[in-house]
Amino acid sequence: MGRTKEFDPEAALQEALELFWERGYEATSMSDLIERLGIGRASLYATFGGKHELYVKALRRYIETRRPSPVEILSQPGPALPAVRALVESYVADSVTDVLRRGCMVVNAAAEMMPADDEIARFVEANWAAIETALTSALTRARAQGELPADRDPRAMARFLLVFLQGLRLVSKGSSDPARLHDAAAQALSILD
Amino acid sequence: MGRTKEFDPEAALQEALELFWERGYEATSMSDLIERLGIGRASLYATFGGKHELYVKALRRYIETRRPSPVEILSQPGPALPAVRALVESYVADSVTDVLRRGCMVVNAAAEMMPADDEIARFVEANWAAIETALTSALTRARAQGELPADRDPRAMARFLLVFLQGLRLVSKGSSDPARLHDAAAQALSILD
DNA sequence: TTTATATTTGACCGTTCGTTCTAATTGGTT
DNA sequence: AACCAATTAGAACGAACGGTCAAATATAAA
Repeated sequence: MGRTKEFDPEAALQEALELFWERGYEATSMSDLIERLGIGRASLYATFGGKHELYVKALRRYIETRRPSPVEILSQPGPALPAVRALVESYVADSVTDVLRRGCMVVNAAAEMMPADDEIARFVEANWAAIETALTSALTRARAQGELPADRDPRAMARFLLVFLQGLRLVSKGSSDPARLHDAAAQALSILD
Repeated sequence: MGRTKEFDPEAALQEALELFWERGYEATSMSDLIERLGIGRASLYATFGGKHELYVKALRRYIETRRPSPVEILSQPGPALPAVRALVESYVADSVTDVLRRGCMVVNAAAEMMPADDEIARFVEANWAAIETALTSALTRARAQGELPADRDPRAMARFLLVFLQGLRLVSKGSSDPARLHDAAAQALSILD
């Protein structure tokens, strides 16, 4: 009962996500958002709550709409190492095709808002933990399948790869030669040999 | 001729650096800075210029006062690989002792302000390029001295280490177990074997 | 001691911030 | 057709923003 919304909240949230992604949290004003989403001020507040709430929803959408997700890539059946390689290569591909150089929204959120913002901090850490866990189980599986020598430490390798991948997305905000990222990734993957 | 300053500009700039480091650019207001530095508004503007100019000066100070600098660590005479290891370990040490979890100010600046802010972007890229170059020459020296097999690619390895080190400083903003960083670093260093 | 110049203080500038409110509008339900 | 409730547009809110200014103050040079 009552008047129906004139806009699609999902599409509006996507627009908010793009703007936050590009500019970060503090540098994006509610007026910027209203202009970009093309809706009224009151509609924005009624639908998404305040600025911080909107940012959290945007960040959640960023992670949830990523397809395939890192976890999906890593849980492909069959040999595990190719999946790990595919994950690293997908990060490189994301980085070199990112012509606006927005980087990774999670990385941006982490650098800007951690540790002061508890909610964002929990969110980022949960995301990183999920990736580390998925990497650990993929590498454990690889070792069990004989793709990796028995003396390797899957958890340590997963931690290494997590750190490296976040570094990739950060450094890719610079205007550097794509070869820099390719070289770096090739070296990182050499620990799988 | 004229009245003398009542405060030490270097000490004041250090205070500004600490606040920007902790909170980032946008989230730090001039009023915050005035309160922290304990000087008057007009004194701040007269001495350092506007907010952006002050931030650039603070970031420059951050890099220049770091002792020993990455380049210094890497240009130690004698065997080169231990210097590379020492560099990585110094990043780990900085990360695990960073109880306020401010991370690296260059990383924070990169994530928050690149690529929109040209001046900061140039600054960050110059810093990263300097580290990559120093790593490349250290690894080249290592190869020439027989510390590294002849078929290794020093530049690619340097690029890898640069990315990894920036990732370390980013991930260290999370509240994760120090073991995560130690594990990651140990794996990264294993490419030197 | 006078003079010229830099610094300090604190009020003040216009703008923008995130948020709220009022009133008009709309559409599903009764 | 009447009503109710959600949505809308846009004015308005107080606070905070980055930055400037005039007057008072202090110092080194003349």
